[in-house]
Amino acid sequence: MTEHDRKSESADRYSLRGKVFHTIREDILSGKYKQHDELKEVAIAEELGVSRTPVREAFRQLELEGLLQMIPNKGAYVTGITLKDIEDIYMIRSLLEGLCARWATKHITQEKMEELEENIYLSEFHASKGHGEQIIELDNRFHEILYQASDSKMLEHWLRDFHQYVKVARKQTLIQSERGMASNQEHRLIMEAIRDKDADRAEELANRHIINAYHNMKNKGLFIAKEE
Amino acid sequence: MTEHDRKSESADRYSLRGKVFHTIREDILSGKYKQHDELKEVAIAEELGVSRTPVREAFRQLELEGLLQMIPNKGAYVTGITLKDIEDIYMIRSLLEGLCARWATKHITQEKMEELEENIYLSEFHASKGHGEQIIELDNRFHEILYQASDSKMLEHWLRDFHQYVKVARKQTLIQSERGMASNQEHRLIMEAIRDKDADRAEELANRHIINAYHNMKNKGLFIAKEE
DNA sequence: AAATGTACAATTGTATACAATCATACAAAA
DNA sequence: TTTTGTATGATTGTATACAATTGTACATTT
Repeated sequence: MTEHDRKSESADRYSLRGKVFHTIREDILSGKYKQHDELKEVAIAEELGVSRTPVREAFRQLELEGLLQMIPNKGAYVTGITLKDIEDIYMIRSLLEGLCARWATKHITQEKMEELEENIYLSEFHASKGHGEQIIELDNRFHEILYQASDSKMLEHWLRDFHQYVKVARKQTLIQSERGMASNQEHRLIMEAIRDKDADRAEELANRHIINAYHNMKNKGLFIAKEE
Repeated sequence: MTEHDRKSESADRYSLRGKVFHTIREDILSGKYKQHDELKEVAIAEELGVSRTPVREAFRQLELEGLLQMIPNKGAYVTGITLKDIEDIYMIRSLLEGLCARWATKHITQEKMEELEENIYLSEFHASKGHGEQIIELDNRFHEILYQASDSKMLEHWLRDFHQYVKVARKQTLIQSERGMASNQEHRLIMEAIRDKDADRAEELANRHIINAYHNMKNKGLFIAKEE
């Protein structure tokens, strides 16, 4: 994990509440907890070896993210995410990653531009060698650089949010080396458009990049959480 | 507040935590608490006459929304939102409200379509009479109907989020009757495009609708929170 | 005077105790 | 048999006590 990621996650992987929050979120997104499951504070607390307090705080965050629905004095129920939800997020992300690329074209710094070029160079190397973990890490990083380069706190914030939602899906698609290669090539084109200061092209390419990732996922029949 | 709004906000305006959460959020968005202000749990708790527990839970939610930055064992600092943040949100919303209108065109039910027409009818009436409060309420409702009609839980969720951020700004722009009138006319065109099943036009119009609202705000020199 | 160490105060982090609310089961009455 | 009332248990809501951490002021040492 990069230095920035740690900060952006409010350093909260290192508190009990943070651990609880991330654990439960992972469990929901990966399908361990399914739609309509009831999560009880004491059960989770005992399972993770903590008291109810950090669990409650984590619940509140998950509720705000829409992953949990809390009924007062009754219980917490998993909202889960369906295949359609993931599809919708890809569409939303497509538009916003496009906007991000457009803004990045205007605001990117020399430093970030160089990091972007280096990222693509490395990605192509690891893709050719079939290094799965590195490919995923570099892919995440590529988008992270663009988020920062957009120079928009808001866009950055929300794109990271969307990213989280599809992380599980992305992991499984990128690991397939054909998609990894194609993805790299698309990254290169986006980078070149930004380098050439062609905002329209950058937006269009980033747009298509996400749509392609979506189609790839869909074609592979990948699915994350059971439809209810 | 409509029945749906109550549910969508997890009925939490009615718990202490909910009250604390909404109170602090309002105070940040309206500028009472400014960038870099430090919020102390006990101070807020005493001020609102509650214990630290609900305050802490509210803090966690505000942190997730990006309105508060928490430094472990140290304190909670207001992130606030700047004029640029609001501008960025308008751009983001423009794209997503467009997408929403597109999807609504495909998925809207007879019932929601009728509600939309009625909304516009009422809006024009109240605009002609200069009824400020009703205009705002109906405007909120117009967008809320579209969110629901999009048939996308995800898009609905996030558009509501964005909406919250610019609510303060919107309130001040809509209250000006010229903008209220123009806004109504734009609503009517969007509604007609949806009724005609013309998704492209609906998207384009919704897009422009938000951009127009943004320009109106900008021209009036409206500003919400001091730039840091 | 500058650097360092230490004690203390302030603040958040966590655990736990108690109150309020809700659902359920079961009994009593119609 | 159905309905209604009540007691009970389970669960969340809130308050508070205590632990851990951090920052600061001040004394001590060099």
